[in-house]
Amino acid sequence: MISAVRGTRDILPDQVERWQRVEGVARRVCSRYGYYELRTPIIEREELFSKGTGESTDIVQKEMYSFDDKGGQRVTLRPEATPGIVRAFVEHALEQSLSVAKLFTLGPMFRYERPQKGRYRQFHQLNVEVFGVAEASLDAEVMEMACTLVGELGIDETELVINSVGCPSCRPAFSEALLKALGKDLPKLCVDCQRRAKTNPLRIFDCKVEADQPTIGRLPHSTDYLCDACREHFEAVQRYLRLYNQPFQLSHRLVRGLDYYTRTTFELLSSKLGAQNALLGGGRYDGLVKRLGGPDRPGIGFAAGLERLVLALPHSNDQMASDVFVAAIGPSAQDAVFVLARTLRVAGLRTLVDHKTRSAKAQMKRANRAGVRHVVILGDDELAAGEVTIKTMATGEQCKVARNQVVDILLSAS
RNA sequence: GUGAGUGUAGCUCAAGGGUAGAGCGCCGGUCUGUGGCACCGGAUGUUGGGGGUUCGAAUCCCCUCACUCACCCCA
Repeated sequence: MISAVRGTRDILPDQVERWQRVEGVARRVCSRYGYYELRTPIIEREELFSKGTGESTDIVQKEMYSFDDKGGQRVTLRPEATPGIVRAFVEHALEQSLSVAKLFTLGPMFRYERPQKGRYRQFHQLNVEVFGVAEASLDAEVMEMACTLVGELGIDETELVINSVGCPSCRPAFSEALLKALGKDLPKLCVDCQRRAKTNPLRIFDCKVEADQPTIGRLPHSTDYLCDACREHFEAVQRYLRLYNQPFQLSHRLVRGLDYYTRTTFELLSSKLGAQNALLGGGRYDGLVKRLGGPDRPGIGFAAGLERLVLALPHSNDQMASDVFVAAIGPSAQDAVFVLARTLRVAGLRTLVDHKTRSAKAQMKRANRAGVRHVVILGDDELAAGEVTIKTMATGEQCKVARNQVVDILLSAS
C-alpha cells in the first residue's frame, strides 16, 4: 500500500463540510471588511523567502521544501504566503489599480517539521494583508476582524494577545538592554537561549524552560524601550481596540519568529488546541515591501491556520445527505428509474440510484443509510399506471402521484 | 533534529509462546414490492515491514517505517 507522505493528510468527505464552512465564513468576513481575494503560486523562487521571511528564521534555515527544477532554477514550496503576496503586489503595481490594497488568500503552505497536533507539513492558511496604511486604527481593525471571523465560526475560549516589538530605530537599543540585563545570568539559561542571545535576543521571551523563567521575568520589556513614534502608535492601537470593545491582553513576551515584524504583533490563542495553541498570528511589517523591491509602503497582516480553526470548530451533527433515492422494483423499471433520476437532478435535487439490481428491501436499506428524505419507488404497478410511489422516510408514509408531478412535489417537500 | 507512547479486520479494541477473536460497520436472509427494531448467516487480516531466538512468535529480542503527543518552532 502506498500511504500519504508524512505530515500530509487526506481531508475525507465527512470532514469537508467543516472545511467549506471555515472557508466560506473567511471569504464572507474578508469581503465585508473590503478585502479582495488574490491567488498566488504555490512555488516561488527560493530567494523570495530568504529575503522576505528572513535568513535568520527557522523557516528559512531548516524548514523549506526547496529544489532545483528541470531548468536549474532554485524554487521553494511556499512556507508562508506573505512574501508571495508582497511580490504580486509589487510585480503588478497593485497600488495603482486598487483603491485600497486589502488582499486575502487561502491555500496550502509547506514546512518540513515534525508533525504533531495542529501542525502538519502541508497545512492551509488564510492570509490577510493590507498595504499602504500606517495608521494605528487599521491595526485595531485587522485584529477586530480576525476576532470577528473566529467568533462567527462559533469558536470560543479564545484570547487576543498583543505586543509591540518596536521599529529598526528603537529595537537595537532594546536588544542591547536585554543582553545587558542578562549579564552574568546568561550562561545559566538553557542552550536555546544562549543561541537566541546571539541571533535574536527578543526570542528569549519565547523560552518555556521552567528554570529560566525567574531570570526572564526580571528582563526589561520591549514596550519600555519604544521610540516616541512607536509608543504613540502602540497606545493608539490599544485605544482603538477599546473603542471596538475588543478585549485583549498585553504580553511583552509575544515576540514572533519572522524577521519582518515591526511595531504591533498579535496572536489569537485557543485553549482547545494543545501545544500549538495559536489560531492565528500576525503583525505589522512596515519595511517588507521595500525590502522586496517595491515602494516604501507600510504593511500589516495575519495568517490563520485552517487546520486549527477546523480543530477548534464546535462539533455539529451535519452529515452527508442526499434528497432522494429512486428505487427500481423489478428489471422492467430500471430504465425508467435512470431517466427519472436524471429529471430530478436537472431540477436540482440530490438524487441517488442503485446501478446494481437489488431487491426492494436492499434498496430501501441503502436509501435509509444514505439519509435521504424521500424514496421514489418505480415498479410494474407504477409503470402501468403512469405513477410513482413517494415514501417519506421520517414518517414511513407513502402515496402515489402522477409521474409528471414528482418534481414539483419533491421540490416543495425538501 | 530530540524524547516518550502506540501499531492486530473498514473502525474501536481483545488475545502476553501452542488453531488470530469480539463489538460496531459492511453484504445477505427471515420479509420473492418497502428502511430503522429483532433474530440468523456471510465476507474481510501477509497481526506495519524486515531479520533473529524457538519444535512453534501477534506474543520475546534487534533493526526499520508509520502514527500520536511533547520539545523545538509556529498557523
